[in-house]
Amino acid sequence: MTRLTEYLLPTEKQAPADAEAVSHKLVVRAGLARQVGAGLWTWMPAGWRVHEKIVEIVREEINRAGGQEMLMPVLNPADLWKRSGRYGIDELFKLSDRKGAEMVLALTHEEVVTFHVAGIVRSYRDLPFSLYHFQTKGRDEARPRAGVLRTREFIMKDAYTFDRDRAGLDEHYERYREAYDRIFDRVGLEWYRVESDVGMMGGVGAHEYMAPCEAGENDVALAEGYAANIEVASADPRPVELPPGLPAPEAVSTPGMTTVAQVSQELGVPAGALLKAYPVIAAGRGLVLVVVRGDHRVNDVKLTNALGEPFRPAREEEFADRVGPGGYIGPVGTDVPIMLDDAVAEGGYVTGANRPDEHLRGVEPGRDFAFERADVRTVEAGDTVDGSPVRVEPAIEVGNIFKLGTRYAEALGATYLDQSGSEQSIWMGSYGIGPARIAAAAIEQHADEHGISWPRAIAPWDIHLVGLGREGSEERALAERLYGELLETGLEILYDDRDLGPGQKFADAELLGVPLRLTVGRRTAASGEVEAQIRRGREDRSLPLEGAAQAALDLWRSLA
RNA sequence: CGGGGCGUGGCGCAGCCUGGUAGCGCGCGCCGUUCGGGUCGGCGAGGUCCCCGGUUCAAAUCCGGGCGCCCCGACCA
Repeated sequence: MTRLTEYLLPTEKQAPADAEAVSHKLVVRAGLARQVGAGLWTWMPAGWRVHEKIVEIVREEINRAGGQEMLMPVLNPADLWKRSGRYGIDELFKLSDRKGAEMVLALTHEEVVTFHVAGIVRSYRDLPFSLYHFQTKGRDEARPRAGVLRTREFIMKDAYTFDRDRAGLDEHYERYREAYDRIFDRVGLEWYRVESDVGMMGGVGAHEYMAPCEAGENDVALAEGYAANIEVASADPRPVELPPGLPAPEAVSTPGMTTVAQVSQELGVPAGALLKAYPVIAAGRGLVLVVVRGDHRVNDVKLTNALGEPFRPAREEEFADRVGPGGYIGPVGTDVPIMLDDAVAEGGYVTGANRPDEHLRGVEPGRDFAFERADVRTVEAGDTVDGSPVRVEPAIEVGNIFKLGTRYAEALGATYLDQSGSEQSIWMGSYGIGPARIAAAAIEQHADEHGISWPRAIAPWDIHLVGLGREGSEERALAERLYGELLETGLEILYDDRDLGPGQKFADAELLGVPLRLTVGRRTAASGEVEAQIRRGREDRSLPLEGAAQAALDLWRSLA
């Protein structure tokens, strides 16, 4: 029951000057949230309603999947994080208590939940189960941005599954996958489930849920039946036309030409007919020459995964004596191990000659240099997957599911005795969702020039009733009556009973984005018709005043 | 962390270069007007000019230091 005369809805005509993203501007303008500091936001009453609508949908689906809701503290002893190996993370807020004991603010709750499970589970009979909570996370982001999209403190639903073995984890993971699919359908987002990087932390499988939109921080590669984070995406390259082969590599003079563009222009061949060499220092094996097509880019995440260890770009003094100076590096005649990208087809290429001011042409992989193959390039628009073209779109990560394996269980001693009495590590999965990001993504995906257009399921109210005319007027009396009838339907009604002009009320209503707006004014009194505006598309309908509440309920039910 | 920008009533901005009474639009209060698309008119309230220090007769303005915020990039277990 909400009357705008008694409600704090601080709408603004103008967006904050420094806001860039649509959701950032609208979340402020519509009175949903206000900034406290960099990456620190207060949810105002209307915004919190949205947040809690999302939370409730998530809760229902996670409960349905068998998750058991609980609550763990944000403030953690640093020791748990030292044991898990995550104490060194830069994003981790570190602090100490009055006794000087080291504490941290939890980034997520693997440490705490595993700590508990380690202390409780004894036998295979105690498994499996899954736990979750909605709790604040602290992350000292290097760069908070775009309103509530990337903040230093936010609420996350994080769930954890505990199983006896890999097969149990797979089963649990599948159940959560289904729950997540339902959640993102229900909240009314356009979304993709994409393959994602499992990172260096020894995960055994992961997906991210991505909501495509302008303000997205991630890129996803999409093709018919294919969706992956660009970090791990894999596709067939566009073919490149190579010049005729040569019996042996042939040196060409290329003074001062250190870029792919310069060399390809000078020699009259496409950039893809060059091979680009990228010297890196891998943590274990040292200098490696990564070689990709001249028109392709090395993907750091894929390269890390291919190497199976971290790497950094090599410095000039670390490679120049073995493969020549930057701009003229090539794979021919060097003892540095070569990692050749899968996209490099057979044929003769132009490469650096490992000497200043000279390139080689007619270089054939295999004939002229030995190599190890790997898929290490970044997928780009125009590549294909099973013949269908790839497009690359920005997207917000709104959720992720991750097969952790036994990493945390091992670090924190979460084990059980199996039927034969031998000790085993518990297999874990973790599953996150950020309700604030769902709200931001919904704004981004559905806003128009008038403001927000909420999906019905997560709108702060179901119906926005605008009562025109002065307080005490005949039309206001009609509006009051309709307000009462609408409340009877069980819908959540925002009633604009303020003493303002019609323009201001309509503008606020469209800014706030409640899916259905009803207007009662003089016309209503005269014609016996209530105007209904469907926010999405701003389509006007007319409902008979008699039975308007029921008709509005029916109309509301038909909305997206 | 690298680069760029900004800090002046609640919001959006001008003033700063060239030191001298702090200004505009919106919003806000009161009166009148208007009442189906941010009506119009009048009157009015509201500002430690981010902070500290320095220069000067005088600092929003010049100088030094600090803090905060935004954007691009890097990072994002």
